[in-house]
Amino acid sequence: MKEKETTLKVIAEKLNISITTVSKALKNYSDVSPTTREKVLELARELHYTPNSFAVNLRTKESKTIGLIIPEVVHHFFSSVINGIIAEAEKNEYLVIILQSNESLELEKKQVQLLINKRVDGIIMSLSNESNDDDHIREIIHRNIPFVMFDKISKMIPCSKVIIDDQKAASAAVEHLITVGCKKIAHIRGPVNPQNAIDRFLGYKKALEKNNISFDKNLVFTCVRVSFEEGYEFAKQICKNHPDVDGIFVITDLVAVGVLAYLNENNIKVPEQIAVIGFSNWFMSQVIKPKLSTVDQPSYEMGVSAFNLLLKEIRAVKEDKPKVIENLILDTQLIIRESSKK
Amino acid sequence: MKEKETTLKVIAEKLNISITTVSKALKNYSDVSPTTREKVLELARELHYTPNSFAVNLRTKESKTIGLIIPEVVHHFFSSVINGIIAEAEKNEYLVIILQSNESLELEKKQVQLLINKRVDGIIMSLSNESNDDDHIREIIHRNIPFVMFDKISKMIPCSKVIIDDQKAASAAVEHLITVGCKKIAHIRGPVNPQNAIDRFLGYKKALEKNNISFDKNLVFTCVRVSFEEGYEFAKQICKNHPDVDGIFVITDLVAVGVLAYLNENNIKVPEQIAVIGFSNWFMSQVIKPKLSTVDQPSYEMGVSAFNLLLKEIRAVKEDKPKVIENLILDTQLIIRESSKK
DNA sequence: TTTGAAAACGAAAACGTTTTCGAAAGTGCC
DNA sequence: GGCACTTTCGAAAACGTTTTCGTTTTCAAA
Repeated sequence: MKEKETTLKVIAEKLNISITTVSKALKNYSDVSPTTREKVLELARELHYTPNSFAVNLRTKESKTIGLIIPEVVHHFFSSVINGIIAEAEKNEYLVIILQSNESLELEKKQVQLLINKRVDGIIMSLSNESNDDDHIREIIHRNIPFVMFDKISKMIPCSKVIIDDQKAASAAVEHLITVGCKKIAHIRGPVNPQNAIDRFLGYKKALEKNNISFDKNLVFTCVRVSFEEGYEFAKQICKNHPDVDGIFVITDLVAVGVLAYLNENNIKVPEQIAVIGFSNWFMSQVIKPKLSTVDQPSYEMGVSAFNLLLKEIRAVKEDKPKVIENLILDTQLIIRESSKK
Repeated sequence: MKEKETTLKVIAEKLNISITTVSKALKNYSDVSPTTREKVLELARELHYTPNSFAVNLRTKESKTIGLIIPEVVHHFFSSVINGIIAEAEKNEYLVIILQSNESLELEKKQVQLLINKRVDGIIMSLSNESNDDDHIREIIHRNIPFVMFDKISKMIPCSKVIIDDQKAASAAVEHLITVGCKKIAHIRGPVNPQNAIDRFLGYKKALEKNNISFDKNLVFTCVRVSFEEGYEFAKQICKNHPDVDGIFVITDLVAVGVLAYLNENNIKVPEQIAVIGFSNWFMSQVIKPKLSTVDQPSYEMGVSAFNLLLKEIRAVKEDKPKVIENLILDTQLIIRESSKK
């Protein structure tokens, strides 16, 4: 009792008209009489006709689908960005295919290839920690596929980007620590590769210089996995080896929470003995004790903007117009809570 | 200088052979001579040929893409499930389109329609709090589209499901509270609709009955948004109106963290005065003070299993075999931490 | 009735692939 | 040289849609 799929052909045959006319009627072409249009629309409704998107894709050469590659889904920041992207995409009738690079360059390459083969209309991406300026990214550009990077970007790639001013935001965070009286500030930084880890580090350094605090490279600790455990561990090292540290600027809230956990367990008073400030404004940071000071990153808006930039490019490419490269720098906000109020 | 796309036709013309032979050579058909096959493969590599997936989709009637609808992306449990699904999908060369219903029935309906029109090969779904046994779900079944539900399911829909035994797990959690000496146990439950909120409530009730503790409906508090704030608020109500409550079983960790926040702020000792147990084993629950007891839900595995069930169905449908409905019940684990050790 | 323009329709090509089936060419054997 | 295979190839249909462009029909004005 296999039901036959409703196609234009089926409708055409039932009404004894041509496929062409059926198609036109459904797409509101002007050269079909009101009478036939009505008949077509009614029968289409009755038979639950939906255009075969495979055929439409082939014919129009677009799939109304974009690809998104991010390092990690289970992450407050990234899942918020995803949220923004798919919400905005849906508004514009686009669907989103999500891939997770797991911070692996190899996987990332495979996934870019997958998306290219899939012929998505565009790609949004945040780089894995391992990758930087690589061939797979260049191929996207070379193929003239609309492409937007956000957050973890490569400065070398000529494409639209949505970022924050990491250096400035980090500087502000560290200056805040200085303002509340910190004299010796440690920095738990992100991995070596990612641009934003570099920039936050540079911001840290700049704030010290500006306030005539000498930079000590022994006070910089580099995360590899960017985890709670690393925060805990580095906090321990700091307390053991640098008892005079009175402030810590941490690459991201999750790690900062690890720092707080160690300090709490060892009865080191925050912020009295050591002030702590994180980055990203993770939901959890206002829930723990003491509430964590941090830098708010507009993650949802980042997703929205990234999609809109991509949409612009998609439209430009479609009309064979030259590609416009836009760099969007979103505002961040210093959020001062208990962990840095002296 | 628009480059021409490499198609079978282009390769065929350059080699002066037919499209058919090119296609066969690339797909390892046996009726093409080693010599021509080599020539084809080489040229294909040289021209970076990749099959046009739009055409392949149309021809083969499948897209190697599945759809996933979940209530919320920014949520530890769901993002872990997503993680499992896309990882397993990628292994099997499937891509995943993700949509977020935002707990809205209306959006959910639209999205199901979107996926059906997109002609995805299958759909995985977790229901929004508003929906239950509705037409849009039935249409998926009716159209014979491979379909798997997980976590928030509807018992009425005949399809494969991946769940945990919420009732049993909840019972175990509450019995644990009883074991450590709680005599009057409150329950902060989830919304009215979702099956798992119902089941956890039933588990709570059953544990009380089994231990001859009378059920008091005034000790049950119903979340609407399932938020941190609600936990905080209900904890306040419990302390004000039911000072003799000595244990709380909470629908999920996020809400339980809200409960702990209120109790901490008001110097109510956990677990000495009130023991608390949550659900889901959110990462954060082992980081706060006191560490939260909870029920571990194998979220990643849920994603993996859901995809594999779906794959089974996809294959069955493709071979016109009868659909097998499978119900997978994954194991949970009681995790006892500080918040319930008396 | 003829004419001309406007309205309504349809044939056909195109998108790029897969697959069936028949034809051609090659091989070995008597 | 004829026969029976096997190997290798290609024509063509099919998937379902969109769109161009030419044809037919209608109908008012002359």
